[in-house]
Amino acid sequence: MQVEDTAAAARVREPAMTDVARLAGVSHQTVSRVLNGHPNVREQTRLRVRAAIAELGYRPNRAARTLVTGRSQQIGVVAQNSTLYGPTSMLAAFELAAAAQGFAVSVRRVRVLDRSSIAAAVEHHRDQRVAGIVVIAPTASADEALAEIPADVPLVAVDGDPGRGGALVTVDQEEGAFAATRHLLEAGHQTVWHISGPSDWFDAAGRARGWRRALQEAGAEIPPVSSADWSAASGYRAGQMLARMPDVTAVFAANDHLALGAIRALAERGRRVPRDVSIVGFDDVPEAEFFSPPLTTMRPDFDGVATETLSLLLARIEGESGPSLRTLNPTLIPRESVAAPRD
Amino acid sequence: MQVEDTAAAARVREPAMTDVARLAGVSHQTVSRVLNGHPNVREQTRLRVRAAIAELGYRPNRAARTLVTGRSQQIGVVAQNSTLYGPTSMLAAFELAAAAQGFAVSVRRVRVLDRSSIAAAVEHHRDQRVAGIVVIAPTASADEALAEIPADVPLVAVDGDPGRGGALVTVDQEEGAFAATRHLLEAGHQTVWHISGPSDWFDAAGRARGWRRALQEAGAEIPPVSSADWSAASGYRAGQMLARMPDVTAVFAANDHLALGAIRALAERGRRVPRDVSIVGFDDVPEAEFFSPPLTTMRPDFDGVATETLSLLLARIEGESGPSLRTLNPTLIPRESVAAPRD
DNA sequence: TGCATCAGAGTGAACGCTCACATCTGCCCA
DNA sequence: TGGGCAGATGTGAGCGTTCACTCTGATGCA
Repeated sequence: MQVEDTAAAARVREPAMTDVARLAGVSHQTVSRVLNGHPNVREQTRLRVRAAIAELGYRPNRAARTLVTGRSQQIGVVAQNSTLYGPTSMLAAFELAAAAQGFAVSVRRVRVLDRSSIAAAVEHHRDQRVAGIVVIAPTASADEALAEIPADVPLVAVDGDPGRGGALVTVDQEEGAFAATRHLLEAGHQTVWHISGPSDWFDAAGRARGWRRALQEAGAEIPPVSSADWSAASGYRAGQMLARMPDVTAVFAANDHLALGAIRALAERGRRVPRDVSIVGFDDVPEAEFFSPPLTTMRPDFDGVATETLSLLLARIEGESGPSLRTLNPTLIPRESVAAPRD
Repeated sequence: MQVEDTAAAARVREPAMTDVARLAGVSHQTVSRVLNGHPNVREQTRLRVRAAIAELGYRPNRAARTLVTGRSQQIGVVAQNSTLYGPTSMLAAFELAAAAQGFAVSVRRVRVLDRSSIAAAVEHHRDQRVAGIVVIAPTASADEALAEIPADVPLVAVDGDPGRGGALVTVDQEEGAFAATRHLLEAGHQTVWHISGPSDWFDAAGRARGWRRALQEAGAEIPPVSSADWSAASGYRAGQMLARMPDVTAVFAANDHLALGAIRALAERGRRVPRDVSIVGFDDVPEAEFFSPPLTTMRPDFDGVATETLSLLLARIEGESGPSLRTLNPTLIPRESVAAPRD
């Protein structure tokens, strides 16, 4: 009891740098030097300080550090409140990469990617004096918000408008879609239908562009696009339309979940994949391999996006500026959902 | 050019509270009072201060606030580096709920949920002087790490060991599994097989327990458990085994992706769902409705978990302590993957 | 021998806020 | 008329760092 009281009394204030200094018989500045790996400290002194730190269980106060330096070791991320596979994977990879570089990641989710929500989230991060900001900004409205942010804030956009200035990292949607469509054409299909993602997403727009270009280059007919959101449910609805048209033999879906919904709708009308209709998705969700049939799809390199984003952000924190675009090519993962057309 | 130079020079130092005070003709303390909604400020003064804040584009420095109060308005989250649907959904919901209460969320991902990784992540958050910590701790090893954290740190575990003391919010895995298994028994099946999640996860253990209890209460035979991780791939492997056993007519999979893999394996051996084998999953991933066939599953209330977690954490930040357990029941979502057995 | 140089260490002032307390009004009621 | 009281505001210290200096003694070299 007695002991506990003493301990409690001693813990009223957490040990600070001066406490460590006193115990080690040095000045607070020397403790600071040890902590920050400054070279001009004698080995013996360094050890004494470390021992004092350990003995007191001292932990540096980051708030004080942030106050005086004006920069925290935090990166702010703005993302949409969704469980979509792409953004989620990217976010997880980014958090891991940032932690490895000693940065904490503070995430701010927004319900909708409109101008004011994004702006508010960015403002919040700036209030926190984050070292840099990453915005996962796949829509035009999000991009608008970015345009208004002062250029002196280190900021990297992910999945934004490749045409915009500033720093951007993105999967090469167009190339991926081009490859997917080519893959279907090369299997012998006359043309390829497309189930698109929401039209205000750059990802969706890029994929539609790549699809169209592949058809044009092959001189194939360009069928009308089925527009959808990213969900399996909307893929299902698109699939119901496609299933009614006997001349549809190949479909490129803008993501795997759309493809799943479409496969389901086709199956319900007795059109089997790949015997009657071939289909290619995008994302390579871990389950795609176990769809019925296993889905041919494009695999983006989310780890690569995360790594590039971080390195670009760190460069901007160091003061680099100007436009800077990095794109990563997805890989085709061939499975069983593509076959030659019957005729 | 001249103008820009002046602007740049003025922006060398961001405006602080004293600048606002000077412009408004009040003391810095009055500005502080306005900012914190203190009642004893004349309306006229309040307006003058607000005007000055707007004019200068002043933003409060959170680091300074944290330094003096010793607490930041941040909540630290420790989570595993995965894109598993459950934890991801929960995390997204939590971030939104926390933002609504004015808390920022800092996420620290760990590669593996072992004792030292969790401990390091928690330490990191404590360095940042977070107001509270949430650990998504679905395994026994994570739980061990929690036991070592000083009790004065406001901390809530999610998906941890319901038997442990401390604050915990979790889906009632056992009840959910019980309901899923009952559902299959009531359809007329003699017994129900189980594809389990990884055995060191509490979620998996709880689901296995509920399954077993349902069989026991019904006096049904208890078949051996197929153990798996959470992936569709391992569900597929388990399904390959089950497909070889003609007396298997009903399966409860510990999550939807396991179910997907199992369905695939069964289909490859010509056993159709639900005609030959009925199957129930867990999680209700958005795609489950579009599996072939649409999957009957248990839907946990992730929003509810997030809300409960936040409210429990806020209470602990306010000083409450002692054990506190909140469980939420999942809901059965009947679809087409369950039918009566043929015989 | 004298002086520049440098490693190693210390000193004190910021950083921008909140807290505890002090001060100044004006008003009510004895 | 004056004492008390509450509302409105101001004052100064302190939170725990880092930064820009200063100081000290040893070393090198002309």
